[in-house]
Amino acid sequence: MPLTETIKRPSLHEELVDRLRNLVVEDALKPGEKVPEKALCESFGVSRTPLREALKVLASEGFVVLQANRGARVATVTRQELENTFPVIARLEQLAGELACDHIDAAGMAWIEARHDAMAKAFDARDRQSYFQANQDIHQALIHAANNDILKAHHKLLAARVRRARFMANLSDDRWAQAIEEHGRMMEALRRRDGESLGQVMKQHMMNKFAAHIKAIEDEADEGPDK
Amino acid sequence: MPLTETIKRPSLHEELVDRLRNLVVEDALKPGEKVPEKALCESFGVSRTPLREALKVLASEGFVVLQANRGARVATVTRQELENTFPVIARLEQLAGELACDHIDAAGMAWIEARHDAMAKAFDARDRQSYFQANQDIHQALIHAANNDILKAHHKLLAARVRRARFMANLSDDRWAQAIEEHGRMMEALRRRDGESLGQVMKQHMMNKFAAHIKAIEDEADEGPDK
DNA sequence: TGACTGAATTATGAATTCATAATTACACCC
DNA sequence: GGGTGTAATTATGAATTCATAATTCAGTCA
Repeated sequence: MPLTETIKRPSLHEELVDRLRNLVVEDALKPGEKVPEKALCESFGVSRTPLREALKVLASEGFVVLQANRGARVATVTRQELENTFPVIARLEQLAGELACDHIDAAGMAWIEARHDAMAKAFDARDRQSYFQANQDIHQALIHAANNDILKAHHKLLAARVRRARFMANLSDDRWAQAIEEHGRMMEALRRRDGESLGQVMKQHMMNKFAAHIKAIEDEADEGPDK
Repeated sequence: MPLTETIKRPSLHEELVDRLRNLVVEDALKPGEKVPEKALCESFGVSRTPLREALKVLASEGFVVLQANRGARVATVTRQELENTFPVIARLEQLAGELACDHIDAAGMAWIEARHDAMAKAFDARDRQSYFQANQDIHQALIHAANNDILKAHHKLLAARVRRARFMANLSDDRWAQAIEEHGRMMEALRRRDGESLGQVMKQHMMNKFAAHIKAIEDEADEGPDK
């Protein structure tokens, strides 16, 4: 084992990949829009080379699509894509649940318990913002506890694809209560270190979330597009 | 639906990503080696810009690692990484098996049956080359039949990480026979369109393959490194 | 008036150039 | 002779430049 950690200096393009991905995930760059190369260069204060390198990476991650000689556009997440993505995420979460039970340590357990409490409080207060944060923390902590970097990396990419800011709004009270209940079952299984159960619940939890998203999208479509 | 397909002209860097990834997967560029930027530029007849763009993409895919101001090195696949990767692949294959049973069509079924026969013949003749080709065709066909592009893309990346040419040699007769037997069970399940079973078998098949790889690596290590 | 043609403008992909960090080579000191 | 410090060389990251493809817009003709 090495005596010293190798120093990490985030290179320019790496930083840009993260920043740009955030712009997409946070919905600052809307799906279908063309990525304004020039404007972003100025706004970030870099030249086109590193920015374009970053775009190539984002394209391979699926956040933008490159059109030959016509630049990059923010990828649109189609219904088909959602339907393809969720089952994959669900399986990864299932695996994460199983592994987490094998590998989680006391500190990780304490953190999850704390965030679980915070989530419950946020639910009681109907505080969506806090709820989503705590919820995300828990899922991330479980993924982290699985102690599998490959799993983590792929999960992160897929989760980012699906997590668009606007989904935050689409949470019915029914689904919210159901989600809380599922999280309760997750905690039970985790406390028992019952990986099999935790995996099952997490998988199902994700698929239910999926169904809720689809329903929200369809309701929205029924109301008619607003512009 | 569009009358004409959009013309696909693989942009320079896209082509390079594929070519370079192949060099890594085919073991032409050995793990740990630094990627010779200049030499590759000359060999491909391109300038550094597109090549470096390609390296950034390969880095995000995990095939090379970038070191700030010290260029790129071919990623070494550590034992830890193998141990992390296989369970993830196994889950993806499990999902693929389930979905394939739902979605496979007659043509896909026929192709797999044909390749399965070819694989059996290759086994009888102890023709490793043909066996591996048929085996890979079957797995790819099942992934394809699952009809899920997200699943397919992530599986492709992970499979490439693990598939290093030299693994071809490390197939004991015992494991080979076991693999054939597992493939037989896969075909049975597929013919019955029993997704649950096919998924289970495929998952187990992958984990057994994993165990065989690990064993081969350990045997190799016991014999001592040869240089 | 509307559609088509073609020149002008713009944006993109790739090559080249430039500044700087890292590596190597070498002299000097202990 | 081994080790340290410094200069020369090399390689890398990023900016700039250049050629070309795409788009826009004006002018022409039906």
